Amino acid sequence: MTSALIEDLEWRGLIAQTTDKKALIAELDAAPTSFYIGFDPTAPSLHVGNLVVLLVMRRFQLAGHKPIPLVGGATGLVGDPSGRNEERSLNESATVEQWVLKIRNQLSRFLDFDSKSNAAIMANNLDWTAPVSALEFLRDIGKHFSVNQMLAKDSVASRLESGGISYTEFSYQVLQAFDFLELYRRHKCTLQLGGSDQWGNIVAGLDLIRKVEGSSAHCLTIPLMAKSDGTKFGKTAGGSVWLDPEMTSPYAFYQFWLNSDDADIPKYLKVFSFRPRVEIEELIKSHESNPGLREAHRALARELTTLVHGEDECIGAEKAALALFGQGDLSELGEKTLESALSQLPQTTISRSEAFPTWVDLLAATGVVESKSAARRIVKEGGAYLNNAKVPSEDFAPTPKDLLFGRFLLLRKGKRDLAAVIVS
RNA sequence: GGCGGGUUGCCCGAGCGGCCAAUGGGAGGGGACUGUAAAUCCCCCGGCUCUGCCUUCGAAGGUUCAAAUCCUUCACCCGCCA
Repeated sequence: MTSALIEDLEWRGLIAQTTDKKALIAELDAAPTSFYIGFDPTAPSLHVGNLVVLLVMRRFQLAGHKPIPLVGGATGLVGDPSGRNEERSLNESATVEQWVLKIRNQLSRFLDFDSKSNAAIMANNLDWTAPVSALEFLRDIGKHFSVNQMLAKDSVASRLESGGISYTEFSYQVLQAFDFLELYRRHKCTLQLGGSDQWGNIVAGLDLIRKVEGSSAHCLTIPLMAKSDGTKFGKTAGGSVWLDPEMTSPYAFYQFWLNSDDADIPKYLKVFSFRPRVEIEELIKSHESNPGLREAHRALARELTTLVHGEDECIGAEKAALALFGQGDLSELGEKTLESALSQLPQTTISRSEAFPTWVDLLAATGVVESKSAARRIVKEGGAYLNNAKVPSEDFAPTPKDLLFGRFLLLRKGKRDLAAVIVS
């Protein structure tokens, strides 16, 4: 017997490693399985990197299993050494607490919490970690851990090589193991998923469950997303691509996917899209025969923007892209169309009654560049545009004649960075 | 606790009294080519009220006409010894 789910995940390239695969498949096929993934609050929002794992969680739920998203209110206070060659700096506990709320909120939209058969359960490891005293923890949990094994974990071993590791972060794996044990006890959670860098931490939990409860549980890790050119996935010039619309606008989110490297498109479709296999293969085929059309890019951007920000926001982002990057003259766009397109962009407001600032000052005000020097550089290099016309000099300032519909200006930096000026 | 080595711009890493806002590489940005792609080539890459001024070379003091470069103290890291 094989699990269709596992087969699908394998085809999508979403399985890095599992513990006893046969047993795992048997369990998944036999009955709905409770499984968990931990998300540590290291920022006020999840980002597209987290999306990989989160969507696998969703796939498991769609296949009938019971997800337990865990927000690491406790582990977030300690810091996971995995994949880092330096000690993390600790965040204020009040800050972490706020982040927990935000992330919990974000997670909700990707999972079904109302299903009758396999509703998701939100967990926070602070709930069971906070009440335990240090002594209890050392006696009841710590006793089951061999320092020798702990030292051998990649996350620790590599840190011993590089910058060293604090006792705090060294303990991280014990906390995570404790989480798994606790979820096993509370919810019969027998499977933990995570990024492939989590293997060591997850296995620590498996060992603990075996020692304390005498039962076996499973682990499945997901490959860390890598781009074909070797750079980090999920970063743009402006930093991480966040799921929070306040931090990364739906338009920018849409653009992120639309601007994916051609070479990454097949992989992205498999990893992120919920389309059935045949459709994805279809898209990949058409992408490969005519990449310039960017049909697959658009499909991917649309699907994910809709999933993360909702249909309305997606349509807005899509329309804005179409309007602003279309061939036509800006003034040929209707006023309403232009207005809603501009509303998607970073913007700044100026007053009609005063002399207009220079293009450089305007761009800086929108936050598209970090400084006026940067804006000046853009002009000098010939990458500055006002309403799609090249800006001639650093001291150039728009005049009322440049206004579109009497109240808008469109700034562009380079090929694809747009910003809006609204005159009031 | 002792001795030695280190701490440089987003990252790595040269510089070791003036010619240093600081070599080089990477990341990033602009242009050309294309497709709001990649590769390639060219250019840029601390800030500002920009022929000049201000801030930066772990922190604080000091020597000097002049310090990232010398001295003192402090902090952190890395080795070796105890």
